[in-house]
Amino acid sequence: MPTQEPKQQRSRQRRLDVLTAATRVFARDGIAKAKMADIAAEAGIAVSSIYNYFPTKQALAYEIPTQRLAQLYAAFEAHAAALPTMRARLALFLTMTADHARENPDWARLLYLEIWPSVLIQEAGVRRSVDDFGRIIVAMLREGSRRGEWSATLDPHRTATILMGSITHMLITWLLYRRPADLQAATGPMVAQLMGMLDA
Amino acid sequence: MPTQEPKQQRSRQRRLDVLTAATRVFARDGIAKAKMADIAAEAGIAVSSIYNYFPTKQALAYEIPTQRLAQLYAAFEAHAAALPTMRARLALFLTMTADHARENPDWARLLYLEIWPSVLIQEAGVRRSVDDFGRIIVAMLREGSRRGEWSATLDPHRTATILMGSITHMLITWLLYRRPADLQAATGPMVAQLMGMLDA
DNA sequence: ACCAAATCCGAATATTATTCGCTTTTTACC
DNA sequence: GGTAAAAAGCGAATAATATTCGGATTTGGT
Repeated sequence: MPTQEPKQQRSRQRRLDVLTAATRVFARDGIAKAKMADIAAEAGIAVSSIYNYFPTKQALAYEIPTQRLAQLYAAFEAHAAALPTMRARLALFLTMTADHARENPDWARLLYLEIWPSVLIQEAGVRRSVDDFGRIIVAMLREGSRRGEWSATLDPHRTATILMGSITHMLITWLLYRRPADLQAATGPMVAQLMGMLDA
Repeated sequence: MPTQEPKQQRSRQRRLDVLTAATRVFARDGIAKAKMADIAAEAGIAVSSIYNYFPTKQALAYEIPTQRLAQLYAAFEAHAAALPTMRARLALFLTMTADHARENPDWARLLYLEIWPSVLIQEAGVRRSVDDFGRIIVAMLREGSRRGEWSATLDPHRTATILMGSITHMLITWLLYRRPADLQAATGPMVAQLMGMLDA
């Protein structure tokens, strides 16, 4: 049960304060080194008060990616409906993913550098929303095959691995080393090259 | 200075014992949750003795990937020399990378799930050997362009991102979920599809 | 204005990485 | 083969920090 119903008005805001503060601190120091004291100071509350909202440091860390990922998926669905081809939708999804990371770098550091590829992702909530990423791509690849936009022999899982791996690897190197320097400019050609692969 | 010269005969073996034990424990519990006490027990020595060989838990964790990665690179160089085309060498490198992970799953969990994509990779030693991975691929892509094995307009960094990202993402899902169930069987088609991309 | 529940906090508690002081083993040299 | 210096070993402190606890304060509904 990731999100209990908030009991009081104040609680809702405090919970968000803690999440915002935690995102900054985790992104800066990494989950392991981050101190609850720093998060509490940044949120302007006592350390022990954090435990009114989150049972452990890890649970706090793991709740951060989920919400914004859901936002990304929802925003994508809204835009995708207008696009006629699966190819265009797929390209949009990859582009929006990169843009979303660029616009929320703290959140992205936490998701792509700490949580996504982690032994501890087994934790139910995060894993589900991360797995959705793969499911969305596989579904689009299948539908594109059905419609004849690309070869029906294309393996959807393997292709999804390539698409997801390429985008996340690009994001990881950008987050760690700022290469490419202009992520927005690099995303277009990257997506184009990946889409080109579908024609083989 | 990652590796001091070993002072005594006994020391050399103990150091390896600790590394072996640590690899198992880190792979099982993750670096953050792993206890030095467990590592010491598994290595059959006292906790405080570990500190004769490694200054901190993190330093211990970071020394594990480096050595085997160097082995992989060396083995690749030895085999690659016999191959005439860059295309064949590139395919070999990707295949050997996957095989290496399959044969050393504990080591691979540590490298691909904990260290590679991590805020903490800034630590000099690991980062260098991980960066070598990219350098090797980029160099092969450039040489292949020069020889006319594929288009000279192919961007080597972008293409390297796709190749590395795809392979590591395949390995990550295999390590976490055992998908694909038969990694060895899946590697061939994956490499083939990636190589096909070079012809576009 | 008042009550019950929710929220808040400072002070314990618990867990672990790391350090310290001392003992035992190894190595180098005669 | 005996011995002293160096290296390696250990158990018991120390220190840092996540988490729990008990009681004070605030909130929302009436």
